[in-house]
Amino acid sequence: MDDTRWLTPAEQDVWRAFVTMLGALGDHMDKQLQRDSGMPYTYYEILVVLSQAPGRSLRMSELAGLRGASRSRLSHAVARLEEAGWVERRECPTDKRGSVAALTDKGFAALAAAAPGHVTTVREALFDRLTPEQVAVLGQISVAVLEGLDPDRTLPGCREHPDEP
Amino acid sequence: MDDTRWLTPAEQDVWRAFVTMLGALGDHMDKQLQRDSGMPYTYYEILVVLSQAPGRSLRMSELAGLRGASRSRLSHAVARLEEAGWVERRECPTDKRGSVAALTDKGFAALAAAAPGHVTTVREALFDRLTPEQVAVLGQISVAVLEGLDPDRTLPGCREHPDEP
DNA sequence: CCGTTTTGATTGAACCTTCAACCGATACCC
DNA sequence: GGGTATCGGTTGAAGGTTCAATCAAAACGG
Repeated sequence: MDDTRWLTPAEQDVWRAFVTMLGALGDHMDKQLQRDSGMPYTYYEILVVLSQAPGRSLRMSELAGLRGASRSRLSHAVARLEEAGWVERRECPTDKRGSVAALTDKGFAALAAAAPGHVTTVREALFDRLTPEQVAVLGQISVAVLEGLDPDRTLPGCREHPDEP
Repeated sequence: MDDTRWLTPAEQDVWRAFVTMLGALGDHMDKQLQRDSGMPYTYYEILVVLSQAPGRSLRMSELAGLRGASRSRLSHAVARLEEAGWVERRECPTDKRGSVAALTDKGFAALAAAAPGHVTTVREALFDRLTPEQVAVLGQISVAVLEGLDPDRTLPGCREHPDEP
């Protein structure tokens, strides 16, 4: 009747700590960016991805794929980023249905201004509190879990610092 | 001028994988609960906390503290849970300003119905994909990060299975 | 004891995400 | 080539979260 494989007490403790940490870390990052740079974390990530793309621009669906976001969400987000003057929509030359989102100079500047505070927050909240071994294991864990959830997802090598190549 | 301690390439990889995993896992859990039980993950957690409280009821602010949520969020959430008939608001006997949120029998039943699917999802997405060592380290990491973000937060021992004591 | 401050909680507006419906453009296929 | 299916993207509504404002009850302070 009940063939559910319940969590052991030890697993429950880990899960609870993990979920709580997830929420707290997310809130922390989001609040910092909102406070210091006036953008939510998800929008920051969109700007990061764009800044690293060739021509600092990407098709909407590619951007959605890289960010793991729905088309709808991206459409709303880009609309808002466009209002802010950080992103521009252009026609796609090869497919008349398509849109291309391009980072503006203003957007790049906003990203460059936001990056130091963001990276500092990441470092203080996460890396400064972990041993190198823990960091390594965290990487393995993340990849393993991601593999299970979304096998097709590529994890592009990424420069957090937008001034780097 | 630039005294930001940027992330090393290895750290960037870990961070990117971690953040991506975070988002994917959150979406996955949320979708499963929404689909199978018609509630978002945050509401499920509220029901869990309530179900474990003495009398299956808690002051709003205690509930907010245990869940790491703002009072405002909790107020809105409980309003909606009340509409669903899963939670009831009562007056606080010792403080006329206060409210007490109490899990109804219907709410408890909804939680009991939702738990197996939720736990199965957690197990398949997380624990089944990790070695026992990785699970142990994940617990350490979570506690360490949480310690830095929110030192006062208590992590109550928790039974995922609402039928257990 | 009365005025002030703080606390517990709610409310409404603004914002973000999701969901479903939709539309034009492209690809398929016979 | 023309009908149909699919794709890329947008839109509007509904739901959830945040922020600031609000209010009553309680605690404080002279």
